[in-house]
Amino acid sequence: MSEIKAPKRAGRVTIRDVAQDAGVSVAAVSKVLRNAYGVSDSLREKVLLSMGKLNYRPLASARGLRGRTYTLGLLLPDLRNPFFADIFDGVNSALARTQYQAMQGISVHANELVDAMIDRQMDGLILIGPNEVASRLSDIANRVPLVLIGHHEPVDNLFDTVNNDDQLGARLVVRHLHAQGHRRIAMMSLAKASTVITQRELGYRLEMMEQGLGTAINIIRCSQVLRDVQVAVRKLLESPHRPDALFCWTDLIAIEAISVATELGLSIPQDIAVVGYDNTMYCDLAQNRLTSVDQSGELLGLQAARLLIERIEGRTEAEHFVVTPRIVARASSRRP
Amino acid sequence: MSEIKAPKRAGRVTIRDVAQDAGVSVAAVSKVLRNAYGVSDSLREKVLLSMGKLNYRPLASARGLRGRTYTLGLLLPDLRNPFFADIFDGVNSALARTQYQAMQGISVHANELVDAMIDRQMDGLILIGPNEVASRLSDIANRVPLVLIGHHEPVDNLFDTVNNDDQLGARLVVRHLHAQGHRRIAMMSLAKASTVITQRELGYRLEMMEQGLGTAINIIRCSQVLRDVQVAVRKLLESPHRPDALFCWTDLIAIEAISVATELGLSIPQDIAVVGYDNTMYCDLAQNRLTSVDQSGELLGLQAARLLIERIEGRTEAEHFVVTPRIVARASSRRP
DNA sequence: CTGAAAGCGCTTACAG
DNA sequence: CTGAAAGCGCTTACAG
Repeated sequence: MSEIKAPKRAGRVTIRDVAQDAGVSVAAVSKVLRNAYGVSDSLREKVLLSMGKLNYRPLASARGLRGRTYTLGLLLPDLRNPFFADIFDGVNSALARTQYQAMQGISVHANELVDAMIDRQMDGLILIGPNEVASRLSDIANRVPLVLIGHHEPVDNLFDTVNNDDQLGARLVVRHLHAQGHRRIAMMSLAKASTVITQRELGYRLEMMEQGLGTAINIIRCSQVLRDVQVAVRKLLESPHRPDALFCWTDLIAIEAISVATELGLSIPQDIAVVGYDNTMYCDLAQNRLTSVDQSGELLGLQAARLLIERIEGRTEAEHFVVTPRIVARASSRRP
Repeated sequence: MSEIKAPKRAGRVTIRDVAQDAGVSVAAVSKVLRNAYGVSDSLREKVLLSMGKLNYRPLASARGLRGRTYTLGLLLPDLRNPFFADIFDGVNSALARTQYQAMQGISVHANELVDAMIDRQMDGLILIGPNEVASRLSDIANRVPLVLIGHHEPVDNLFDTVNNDDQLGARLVVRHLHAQGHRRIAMMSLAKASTVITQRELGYRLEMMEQGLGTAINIIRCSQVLRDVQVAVRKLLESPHRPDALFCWTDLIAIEAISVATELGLSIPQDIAVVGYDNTMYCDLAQNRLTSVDQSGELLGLQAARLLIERIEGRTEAEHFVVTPRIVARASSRRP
């Protein structure tokens, strides 16, 4: 009676079935599948016909055992940051008409996840903001083709990188705030160091100096945990010499800063201007109207996927793609 | 010179290496790996020792060719809805000390993604809000163990479901708004029908009737596209007989509704109360203070993963897990 | 309890 | 251009 749980892959059409139906060898079918050289048009046509007729789909794990799985792994540091959805979209566009499929790994521990993805024969990996695995990057790159989004330290030709110019992005923020009349510009940064954070802090510092605001430099480093952010922002906004503008390293933090400021009865931007980074969908909402730096997440994802496929298909010299960021001004920072 | 791109899996430790090191057969190692019966303690110990020494990791695709890949597939309808991050967390907790790993598929087309996951030998699938594949659910379940989150129509024993009681959730919202003195309660629903939406609309209708508000029933159906939502909400709020409360089927829509209302110069909740669903992290922010229905996304994810593993390991009768939702009241709906 | 052999569905040299 | 055979790293009956 329990015919429900079919035996594994019961009736799955294999390359053998296709070969038989088309009256050719298994090897011929494999060649057509891979668009390999040395197949006549007539053979190819026969095979494609049979594939369509039988609704054949290659089994990725079987392919992977000798060749590729046509699967790319994507690793995010944080699922709750809406910026990463933009990157996904870009990866998807790049893969749309290819045989490749991206899979996002889900885990608390990035290191374990990288291993799990290698165990699962991913043809290549895209790591986004690879803080936790930073010390292992060379090891990983030696095991699997690798592209990093949000990492500014290339190592020989081991991997490609895709970035926006984080130093410039931070400079743009300071310039913008300065132009709006703000002087005591503080920065909410991330406690966990990374090359991206380093660049943003550097851009902030350098531009503050160049604008003659060197003495106002004030960087608060904080985790991403909601409560930590609230405590840190509250402490800053209640301090005797409160800043008149706050540059947050990512929109999510900026939105929380708006929340804390609102609770303290401060008005934005009169009492405190707020600027974020990433220009996510939440910036446009009327309750935020958040000025932010657009780093084109979709473009970053698109390029990363393209570079990764190139690497999988044989490129060995590294490429480093950089997007120029631009500031998108909204009410949260405009002079009243 | 190009020693960089190592030959595929160069030097990967295989089950054969472990067998040789331990002085046992390949089959014995396999048995230890799978915790299969019929292995003496001493043999197991030897094998485990060698595995550790050689840092052996089984290759999922090779395992999958005969048995399981120990990989579960997760499909989301929408990456931008923060509710799904809660579900992820739950899935992860459930998998923490198992051999299983979850992978989230990324694609615009759910149907293609399901096939891609089956091609990649996922041991089972968790589909969340499976609107686009609703008509294929039986087909899919016949090919792979299946658990659905957010689907209210079981089919025989084909798959398990994990839900909150959506009808009750909607009733709680109406009751709450009624208790706060609101009468003209409208509902922002989703244009694309689903069993979840049907239940929420039903709960809204039934409770409106029971509260004597039958004549005020007003359901606006709308896509999830930002612009469509804005247009629909604006039209509603500018209509002559404006509602005094708005029940939105998910927080994301509610937050956009707050944005539109704010732009129109309306104050919340004096002019219009707003209530969402899912109780996501954005509800707590001071600029939203959004009342919402908590359906315990993390618990849903946890249960779904557990049920899926049970099914993979042989259970054939369906199980249907239901969480009781609760309302979390905040300023967006409280009587001033 | 333990192991030799076949086989999962592909790809990869290698002959013809 | 085409195909027979070996093999990827495991698991699965099947003997012993």
